[in-house]
Amino acid sequence: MSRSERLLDLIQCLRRHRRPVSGHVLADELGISIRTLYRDIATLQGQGAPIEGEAGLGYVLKPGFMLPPLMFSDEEIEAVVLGSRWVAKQPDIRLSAAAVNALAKIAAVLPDDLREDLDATTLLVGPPAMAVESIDLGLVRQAIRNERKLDFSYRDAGGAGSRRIVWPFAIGFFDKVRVVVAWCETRQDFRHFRADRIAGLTATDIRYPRRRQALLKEWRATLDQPRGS
Amino acid sequence: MSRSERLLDLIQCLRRHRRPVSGHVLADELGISIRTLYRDIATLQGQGAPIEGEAGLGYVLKPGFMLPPLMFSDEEIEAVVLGSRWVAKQPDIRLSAAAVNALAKIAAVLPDDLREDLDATTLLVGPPAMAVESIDLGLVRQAIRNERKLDFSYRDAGGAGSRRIVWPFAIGFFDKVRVVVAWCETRQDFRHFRADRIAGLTATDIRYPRRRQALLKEWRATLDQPRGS
DNA sequence: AGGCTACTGCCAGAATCTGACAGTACCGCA
DNA sequence: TGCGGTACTGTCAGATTCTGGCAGTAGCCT
Repeated sequence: MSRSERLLDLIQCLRRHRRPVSGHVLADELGISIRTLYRDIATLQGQGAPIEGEAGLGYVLKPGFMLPPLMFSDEEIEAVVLGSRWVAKQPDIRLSAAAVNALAKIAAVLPDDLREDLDATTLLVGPPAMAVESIDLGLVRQAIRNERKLDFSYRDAGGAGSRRIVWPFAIGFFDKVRVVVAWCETRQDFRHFRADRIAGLTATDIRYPRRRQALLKEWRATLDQPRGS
Repeated sequence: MSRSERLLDLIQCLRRHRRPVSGHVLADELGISIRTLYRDIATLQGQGAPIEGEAGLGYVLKPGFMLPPLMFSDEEIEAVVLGSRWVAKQPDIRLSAAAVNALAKIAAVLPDDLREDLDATTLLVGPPAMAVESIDLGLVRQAIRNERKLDFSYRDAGGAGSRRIVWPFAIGFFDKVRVVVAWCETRQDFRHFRADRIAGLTATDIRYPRRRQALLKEWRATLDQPRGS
């Protein structure tokens, strides 16, 4: 196995162990000496991989996605850039910032002539939806990623308010409004919550007892016609 | 210089020369022997780079974007995936397909556990805009990329039709409609053309005499308020 | 036919990588 | 305070890989 292959393997090993893992174990799994492992770790860190080592504990890979070298065609990069620009216009501040950062990272690793092409990709997105949401959708996305319950008060179409505890598993982005899709503990059913009608949002630490993929699949089955992605 | 760095340099060299270039020239630029160059070319091809060599001509890099290894955070990958899904719902068939392909390429190089996360990224996009455009926006995007004139007939807001020859340099994506932004040769001014009012589109081979970046910059300066990305 | 080029196999020297050992520093725990 | 586990660095000889030169085959173009 060549060295570059082994470096990718090392990343996968680190990802498998979510807890800190000692260098000795990693070296064993890869079939290399501890000394070589230290060198490989240093190489990966030099390439920007977020690996952290602490004496007495071991190594952890901070969450993130490592993309190996990748080829995109002209149209594919146009599509990715246009999509990221659309996301950058969304009212969700954190997500918007992430889209800008992703574009910057792509631009940063491109050679100069291609960076110019990317900046000049002349597919533009219209003005933002101008929705006024008092809540931070970033909290909702985090709860979805970690499969945690949410607690908030909701004002329905008729204006009546109610307290809800829900298991969120998706967010729908529509032209004018964003909708949180969740299993509602209060109503014991799938419910859609318009983000602009949610108030007093609290992200709890309580994990809900289902996988979000399973909830998503079940919810899709209840729809008359397919939607979403 | 390490071998992996040199491989990236080789790609950049190939990109600089748009015309076929002989292996001897490339080896000179990189300061390596012709024999090593052949080995490097073989390595890159093995990693999927679209390099074509023809005896008697030289090497050419088929158009495409090469991204070196890249790290994205959770939120950044969510942003890219959401953006690509939005593009995938656009009526522009070729662009939509490119977005799907880009997602597939990203998924293909991800380890299994992360691919699952990506598929399960539960940020959904609403139903497509359902615009009915008789023309192929792919032709317009190609004309923009290559800075070629377009020839079509346009029906304005009042219903009056006219034949136009324009220099297209941008497309605006709005909620309900797409707009081609161009310098209109017929009117000698910047004009916006709603895609659904364009008919009889012909992509010409005639290059227009300005850079599209310059046109874009000039057009932006004529706007009262900033827009686009 | 002749020139140019891509491509392969081979081999010896150069460069790099690897494993082992020794040593330092930090953390948590008793 | 001492002790074990761990991260990290320096050094060095042997293993591995890389590199350049050479010879040879084959395809494209004029």
